[in-house]
Amino acid sequence: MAISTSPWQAPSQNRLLAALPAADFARLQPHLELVSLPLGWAVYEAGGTQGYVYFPIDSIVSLLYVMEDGSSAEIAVSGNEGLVGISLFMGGETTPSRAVVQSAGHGYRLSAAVLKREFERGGDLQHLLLRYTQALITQMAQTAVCNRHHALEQQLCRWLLLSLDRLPANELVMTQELIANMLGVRREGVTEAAGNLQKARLINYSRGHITVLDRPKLEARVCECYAVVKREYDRLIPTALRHGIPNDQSRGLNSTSTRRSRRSSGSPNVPV
Amino acid sequence: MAISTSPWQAPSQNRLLAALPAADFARLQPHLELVSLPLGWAVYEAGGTQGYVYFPIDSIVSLLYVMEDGSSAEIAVSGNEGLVGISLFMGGETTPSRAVVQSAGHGYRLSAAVLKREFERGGDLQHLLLRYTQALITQMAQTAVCNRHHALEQQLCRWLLLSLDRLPANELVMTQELIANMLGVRREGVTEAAGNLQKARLINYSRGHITVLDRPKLEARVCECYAVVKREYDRLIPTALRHGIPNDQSRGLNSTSTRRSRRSSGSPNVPV
DNA sequence: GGCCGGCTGTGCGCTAGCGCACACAGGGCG
DNA sequence: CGCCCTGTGTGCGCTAGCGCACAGCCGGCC
Repeated sequence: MAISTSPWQAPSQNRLLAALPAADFARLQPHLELVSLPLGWAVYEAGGTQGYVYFPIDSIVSLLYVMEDGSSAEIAVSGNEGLVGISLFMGGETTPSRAVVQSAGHGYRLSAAVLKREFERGGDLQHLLLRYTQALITQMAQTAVCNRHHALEQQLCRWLLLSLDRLPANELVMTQELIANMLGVRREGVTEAAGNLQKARLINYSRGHITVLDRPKLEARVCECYAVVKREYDRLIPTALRHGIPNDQSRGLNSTSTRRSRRSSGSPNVPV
Repeated sequence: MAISTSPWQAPSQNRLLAALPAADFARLQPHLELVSLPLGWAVYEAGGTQGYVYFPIDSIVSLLYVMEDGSSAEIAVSGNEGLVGISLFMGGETTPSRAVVQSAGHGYRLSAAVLKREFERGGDLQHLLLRYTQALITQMAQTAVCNRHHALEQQLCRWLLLSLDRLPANELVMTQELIANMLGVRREGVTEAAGNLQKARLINYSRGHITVLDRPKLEARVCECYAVVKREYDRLIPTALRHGIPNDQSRGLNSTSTRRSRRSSGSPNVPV
């Protein structure tokens, strides 16, 4: 299970895994499987049962609800700061929402059985997962608030920043159509808002590739929701590594700008 | 209706407490204090630390986020099906949102220390609280979706139904102004939507008292969000009583409909 | 190189909900 | 009994975002 060769595929590149004490991590490690998460793949379907949880590394997974009439809205987003599949340890086994890969990449998967077993031990792993869940709750709550009160452009900024925070690069591969689905708005609305941001030289995009040019200005234009969420994640999830796995290949996770991730196209959900 | 003299001040009138196995409940019982929850009282402030969790009996508590500009939006609502203060066992200790009593009544409070101690034992109590939390998450997610896509009138229906589900009566004491705050909309908008519902003889209200006349029709008019949330609560939280504690202390403070929750004097947050 | 299909830009008219202003009404209290 | 304060009804112009229709336009593929 090649934890080596390519840098951003060490489990420590996931903040949750990285934050585990060495002993807990050691118990998990044999069960972690590196898988590729292709764009658009449904990690979970609404109401479906789930055999694995996923710890994204360089990918983003959106939790979204699809309504009866087909329209949709993103509820929250997960990336290398967390995991996908909280209902497995929360006890509900399933949820009414889907989880879809929004930005292709890789992640580690762990079987539900192992996760539950480890969760039931209590202790650090359990606490960590619950704290992550609380951060996720804050994100959902803020999404609700933002949906209610903020203008589309601000929401787009929030969405861009939340996504970028979860990626090693400052580029996003994502059509306006898809963004519109996530935000639950019209595609044309996204075109317009993104057009404004581009005119102001905050971003640059073309045919499905969005690059952030001026992050500080983007942060200046976003609504308060982004800061509230970010603060809560930073408060609740350790950023420093705790377990002793050599933090190999030093690539500062937060080496903000320049990095450019190229994602291979592996088959979904299959160990690489 | 009167479930006899005064049942709903027995701890078993809270679905979570009622669902606990006898042994778990027995450990909790000595620490449960009946308190009165007056209208408008802030159970928790955003960012504040919390000494207790609350298990509502015949009251409703709203979780809401207040924005920098003073406008607000409800994130979720808790009543006799749950508890207020999940961040205490989730590990974050606090949240960016407030909890405000939306409908006066009573509840049981439990010190944070005892709750955490019991939670750390794992087992049924932990599982129950986590399942409740997942149901709450669903509610938040659906609130986000509903805020995005549904018309005010439908949201009002959802809000009414969710509130009623948590009260023993079919009457709500609540001004349109307050409802508007919860939904994060204009007061006039609520006036109009409520006016329509009244014309259609689904509800009746006057000066802060809303009575539901035709619940089935209300359910026919609500958006899908209500059903999604309700189904999830029913799935995740037992409705049947499990522990055998008799309904102690008959203090008939309250009888179904007519009662006008005289939230007296009794200072908030003080054992009755 | 030329076609074709997926992405992006733009321009309508339309509607829900906003912000504001003000009129009314009921009921508690002096 | 009448005042006043809180809650409710209504009317207006305004704007953001919707739904639809269609015009470019880039890039891959034959």
